[in-house]
Order: sequence, then C-alpha cells, then structure tokens
Amino acid sequence: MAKTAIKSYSLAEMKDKYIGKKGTADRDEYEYELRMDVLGRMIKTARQERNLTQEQLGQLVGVQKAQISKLESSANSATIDTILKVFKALKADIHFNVTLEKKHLQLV
Amino acid sequence: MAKTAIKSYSLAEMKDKYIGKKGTADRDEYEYELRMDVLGRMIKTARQERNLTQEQLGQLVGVQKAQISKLESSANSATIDTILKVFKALKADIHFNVTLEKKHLQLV
DNA sequence: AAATAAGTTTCAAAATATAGAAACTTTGTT
DNA sequence: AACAAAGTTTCTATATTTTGAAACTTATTT
Repeated sequence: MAKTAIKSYSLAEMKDKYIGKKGTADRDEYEYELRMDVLGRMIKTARQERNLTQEQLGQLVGVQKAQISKLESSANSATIDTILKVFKALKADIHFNVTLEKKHLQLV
Repeated sequence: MAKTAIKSYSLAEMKDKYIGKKGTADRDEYEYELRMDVLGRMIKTARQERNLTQEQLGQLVGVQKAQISKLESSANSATIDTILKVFKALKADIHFNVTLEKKHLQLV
C-alpha cells in the first residue's frame, strides 16, 4: 500500500482550532472521511489522548509496539478486525456513516 | 488547511445545506457502530439502493461476484483498502467518527 | 416445469497483513 | 555528552485475505 501524503497540519493544531481546547469537554469527538491514512492518525491521536506509549497500547491490544507503529503510520491496509481491536483497547467509540447521494444514481 | 477543515462545519449541516434535509428523497444516510457484520450489510444495502447485482458491482470494483458475496456476508475481516474500493464504486460517501470518553481515561 | 438470473460455496494460488525479535533512529532527560 | 525512553525499520515466519474459476443453490421469469 502506498502512503498518501496529504499531511499538512498538526493534529494538536487542528484539535485546538476546530474542536476546542483540550480538557474543556468531558469527551472528544472526531469525524473524518474514512481513509487509511486518517485512520492511522486517529489511532495515534487517541493513544496520545490516553497518555499511552506505543508499547503500552501494544500490551493492551496484545501485540508489540512495532505493530502499533505500523498501524499509526498506515504502513499497510489494516483489516477491520485489527482496527477494532485497537480502538477497543483505547476504549474509543467508533461509528461510521454512509451517505448515498441520489444524484449519483445514474451509473448507466 | 482549508481543505482539511472537515470539522469546521458539522457534516450534518453541510449535507442539509447542499444535499438535502435528512429524510427527504435526495439522499439516504446510515450510521452504525463500526463492526464487520454491519459493514457487510451496508455494502449490500448500498448496492441494492443502486439497483446493481453482485456481478455488476464486481465489474465496477474489478473483482468477481464471488468476492462481493463474501464481503456482504462478512466471510472474513476485510481490509480497509477493499472496503474503500467497494464504497467508492458505489459512489457512497463514507465517514467515521471516534469518541473518546474522558471517564475512561483512568486506565493505568 | 423449465430456463435463466442471481447469489453462495468450495478449491487452489497469489498477494498482503500480522507477528515477534532485534537493530536502529529519534527524542527527551540528567 | 551520556543515558534512557520512545518510536521506527528490517528480517523472517505465519496467518489471513484476495482472487479466479467452476460447481452449486436459491430466486425469478417465461
């Protein structure tokens, strides 16, 4: 899997600007387009929010820190199974929504 | 930065404005907890919404109908890559959101 | 009922993800 | 600078997904 380089902002920046200063709410919520690279960044963000090292998260998930590193950097196209294991370990609630726009219906 | 400012307006707001109010005929939206089986059902739902057979969707994605069948029935833990290919072929907008509840912070 | 279309399952092969371990690099601390 | 902690990369092995092809089952149509 190729890494897509769209990075151009720090997550901390983004959170402060668009979501609100850390610590103000009793929860943090993020919504993104589902993309491999964004998923990786979300894992990293959530881990840091929990004040965990990659090694600690690895222990919670049951894998080594190297694997966490790979997931955070989107080194490969993770399976849903893996994604869910990680977010569960982070006690993160993860939802997805699908929108079908009718205007696209003309597929031929 | 502007392009990545997904959170500056809520998605719901944007859709209401540019695509149509929820529940109107212009769009269909579904939100679920991210789970393998639900993903499979969503693929099926979206495909049927598009009036496509598994074979037709397979052609759009570039795989055989058997693979679509397996994905819809969650026969295995698909990779993000595959999921994205399918929803893209269906011209479906797919977002995910992650919620971190502070009360869970006390991991240790 | 017969024929066709749509969907499912099985088999085998190829591609990719996951895993542990260790070396390596970067970052932070004293 | 020296040291420790955190994160990354590489190597190798194993497990799983993806794939095509064909056989099979279930629905639909004539």
